[in-house]
Amino acid sequence: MLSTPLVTACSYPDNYDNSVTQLSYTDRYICIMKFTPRSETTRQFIIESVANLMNRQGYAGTSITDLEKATGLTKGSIYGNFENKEQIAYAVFDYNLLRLRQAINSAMDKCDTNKEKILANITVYYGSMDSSIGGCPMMNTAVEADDTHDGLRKRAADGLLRWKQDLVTLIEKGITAKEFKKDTDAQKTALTIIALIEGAILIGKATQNPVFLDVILTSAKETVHGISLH
Amino acid sequence: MLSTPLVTACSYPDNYDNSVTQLSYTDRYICIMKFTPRSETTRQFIIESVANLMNRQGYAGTSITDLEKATGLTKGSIYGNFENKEQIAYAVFDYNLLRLRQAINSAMDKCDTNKEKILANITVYYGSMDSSIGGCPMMNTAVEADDTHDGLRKRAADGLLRWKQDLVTLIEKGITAKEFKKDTDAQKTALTIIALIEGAILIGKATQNPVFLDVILTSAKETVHGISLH
DNA sequence: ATGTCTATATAACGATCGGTATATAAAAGT
DNA sequence: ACTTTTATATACCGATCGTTATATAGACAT
Repeated sequence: MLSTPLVTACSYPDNYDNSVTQLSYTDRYICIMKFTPRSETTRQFIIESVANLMNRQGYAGTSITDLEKATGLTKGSIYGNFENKEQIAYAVFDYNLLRLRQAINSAMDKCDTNKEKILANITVYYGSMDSSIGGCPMMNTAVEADDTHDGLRKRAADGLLRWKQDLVTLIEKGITAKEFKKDTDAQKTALTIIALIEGAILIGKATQNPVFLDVILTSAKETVHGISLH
Repeated sequence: MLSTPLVTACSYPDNYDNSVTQLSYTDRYICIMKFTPRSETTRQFIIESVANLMNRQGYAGTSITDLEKATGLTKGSIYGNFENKEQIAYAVFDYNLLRLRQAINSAMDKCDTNKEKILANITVYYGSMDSSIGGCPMMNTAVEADDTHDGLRKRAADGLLRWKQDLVTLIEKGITAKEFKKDTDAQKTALTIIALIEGAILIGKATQNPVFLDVILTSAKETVHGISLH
């Protein structure tokens, strides 16, 4: 799903040509086409070490020197595990999105009804402001990349669309289960909830006032109550 | 209100020391404390030339070389009119925010009731996606700066709070004018509208789907209808 | 024990960054 | 006509950018 290596634990890929051993260690790497990470463990360590930093500072705003400080590793090691900075950005976004989705999913796991599950999507964000995570990775990435880096923009868009679809499915199930009004516009409701959550984070973080975050999240919860039958 | 020069059309400020004419042209500038722009016309030309570019690429993501290309001027000229890049960022944000507020105000001027004025705040954003402006300057600046540059963060926050207060005032006037229900929570409604608009722009731009923008803006309009008496 | 493999650290690369000192040309003042 | 003022362009600065070539040290295999 995310940041899976091309080859699991070997530095040389399957198509590695053993006939070029007369060349130097580095030159032999030139012969192979695709980049392969040296150590999957280190790779994952790097991602986890810089995930919050990159979410806060942005991808362009975080230098390789910043990554050295955050990991305690050197450029040589970092570039031995990532083809380039762009691939680090991709891996970090995927990791941050996965973490967020896991937080939402584990909150939903404690819920019985579809309504409760949707409300869990909202309540997860209470108190999310003062953490060191640095806001929603989808918003941060979309704003940074929507006019400058289509690859990152697409990843952020996919995250939002997937989130929207998850909510749509919950709403449709809730309609069938007689939790929600049967004339509910599932798409519109899902988009409204996401927009309110993202807007809440934006205003809360910009003003550094958690009350604004809470008020808007409450408004999002009322949107759910608004489509409910009881 | 924004980016007003210290001295209008003169390169030397009032406290310029004429007794140091034995020094070189540049050295004499070292003697004076505050930076003074050479030409207010050029300064404004630079701001207007790079406003959209910086809103799209971000302040850190736009280099002085980019500014040279956008203006047709050279570094020497740019740095003769701005103390440093940070001051360009401030001036550009102020300009972009002013433009946005002017668009909203001129849309509201055509309205009679408070309700119509609030709805004008929303309808202004229809079709705002495909323009070259590059999204809401408050969102862009807040996301870029909230964890990295407190000066820019504060400016974005001030813009949001001012917008919120404008909406609160309209809602309170509308309550007095019997347009809105008298138990309306003005703060909450204002924050909800702003959050929906910002969320709409975010989702619309990230997915590059204007339908999502429209759907969420419609939801924002329904929020206004929800507090209305007729 | 010895040579190979692996994953790191070291040290450098050219390019570009924000910023500055000076040169130049037009305008203004005398 | 000539000097001063003004606002630009030119040319360069040290620092940092992303990236790479190579050195090194530990693990592993023979």
